[in-house]
Amino acid sequence: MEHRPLGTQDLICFALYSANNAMNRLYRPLLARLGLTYPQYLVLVSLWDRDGKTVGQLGEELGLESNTLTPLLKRMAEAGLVTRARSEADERVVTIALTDKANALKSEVADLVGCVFDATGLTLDEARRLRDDIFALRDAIEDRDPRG
Amino acid sequence: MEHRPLGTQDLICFALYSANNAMNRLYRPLLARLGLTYPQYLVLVSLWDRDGKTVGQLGEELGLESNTLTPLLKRMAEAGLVTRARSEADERVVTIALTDKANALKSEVADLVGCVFDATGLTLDEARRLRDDIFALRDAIEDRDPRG
DNA sequence: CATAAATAAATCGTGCACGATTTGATCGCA
DNA sequence: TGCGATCAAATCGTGCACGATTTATTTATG
Repeated sequence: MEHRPLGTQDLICFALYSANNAMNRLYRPLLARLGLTYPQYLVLVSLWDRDGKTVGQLGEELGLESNTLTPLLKRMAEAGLVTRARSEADERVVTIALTDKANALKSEVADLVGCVFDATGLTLDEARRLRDDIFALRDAIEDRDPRG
Repeated sequence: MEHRPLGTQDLICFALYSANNAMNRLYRPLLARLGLTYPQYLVLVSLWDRDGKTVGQLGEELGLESNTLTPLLKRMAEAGLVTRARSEADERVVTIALTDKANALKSEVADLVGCVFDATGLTLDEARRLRDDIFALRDAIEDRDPRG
């Protein structure tokens, strides 16, 4: 078993890292024109699917915790994109809802998704397969603690 | 052509984003025991392959610029992992070299790579293919400016 | 009912990434 | 030789991610 010294180009983690950075560089200027950052865009996509999620539910879906989401959502609220309200039933819970301003962005953002898909140069089937392989990788390494 | 409202789970960019976050969560505690962050680990891997790269060369390989690398390398220098020296031939250029302390980490880090590979649950061939598909995606979207 | 445990969100500090700009050295060209 | 263009790195401000902790509310248990 050969053990050639590994370089960055050999690592699947570096592939993810650099592809994710490249994706951000692609999205950033397009989203900036709409006054959005990439994680804020993900929050909108999530809430367009179903509005009125709690901070915890958003975190569950996006893989983030309140230490990231709370300040992010505060910025979005300040920008007039969402409202933040304590639940009446359970005062610990904060519910996030879209504003009209956020809903008005929906079509522009839909354009953007197609635009990014075109940039990948993949067929629809190829993109689906790669997406699902990457999700499977994520699920495999999640909640692992190898020799923690 | 159906246009079902898209959710986060449909987006290849979200697959990358969440898989990259998961990978970081896997690496973070393991690297923290060595006093490293993930980008710092990438710098070490790059320099173990060939020592004495300039800031620009590191940036070329890792897809980062001096605004990210300079403070990162300063922290690594403060931690005694690298040295930073202005080139004599060209005073604009800063050369980064590994210290003995950094070289001493090599074997521990090699263990870590195998450990992370195990966590993926992939065969070697599967991992190689996925890695190269992700690199290909990165290369496709890099330096694109769709309707910039 | 009291109070300890559990839970949801918020707070705090650190280290990236990156756009924009600045600093300082080198190059090109009249 | 002079001097503007170019180039490498550094600086600055913003917004994530995240570990660790705190605050406030609800639930569970004696």
